[in-house]
Amino acid sequence: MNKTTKVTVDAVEIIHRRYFKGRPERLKALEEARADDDVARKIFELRTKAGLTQAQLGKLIGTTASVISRLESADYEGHSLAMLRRIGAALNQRVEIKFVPIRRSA
Amino acid sequence: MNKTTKVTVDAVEIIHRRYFKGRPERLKALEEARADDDVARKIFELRTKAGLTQAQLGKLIGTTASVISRLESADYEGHSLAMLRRIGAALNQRVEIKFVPIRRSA
DNA sequence: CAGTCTATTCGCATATTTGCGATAGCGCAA
DNA sequence: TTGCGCTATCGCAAATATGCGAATAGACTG
Repeated sequence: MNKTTKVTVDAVEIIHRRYFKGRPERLKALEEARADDDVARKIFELRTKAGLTQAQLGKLIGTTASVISRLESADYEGHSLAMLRRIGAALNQRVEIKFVPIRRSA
Repeated sequence: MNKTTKVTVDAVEIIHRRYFKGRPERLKALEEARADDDVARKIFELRTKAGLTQAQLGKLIGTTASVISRLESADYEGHSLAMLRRIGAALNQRVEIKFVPIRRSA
């Protein structure tokens, strides 16, 4: 491993220690942000793989491009199942929800 | 197979032919209703398996029993990802969203 | 029987999402 | 450069979810 990689890893470690160690509420916020980002990215992928623009997908589900853009924004937290299903229906996808256990400790 | 079973099967067949055959918009409504029912049941199972009453789960996520009851109602369509995550967080579950392709025709 | 626990439903205030036009930025091709 | 397509962001109205107390009903127990 070269020096650059080493430095980067250390930086991540330092940041982690400084902001997250022993502060579960920060970790929780991070996880939620990641989850939102995840949904946003899934919508983006579904749309682009279908070869559609935001305006086109918007039209398909009866709304506008700005709405799609908002849904694909990584820091948008307001996703509803209804909206996910509308998008899924337009792109022939079923929306599956699963609760999966989180293992305690680490 | 006994007579009762036979009759029931026939009835289902008749109903299906009468209301759904060749009417995709009805099938669609049915699928959506099923999906909502599914989420409602998942919440119910998660809660009961954790041995909690609606009031207890409500308290855990900072709301009341009536709200939980509404979420567990089969014909409620207003689920948000935010609420599902709150419930998941209280019960140590991560909420996973997946778009899965629907195969055409049948 | 009364009393308790649980769940459901109603009504309404508050909070949040959605709808949508307007605007701006960016990349690209003419 | 100009024009065009695509995306991001803003602002506000409208629609919808949430918060929560009250009333109701059923099951169960004393």
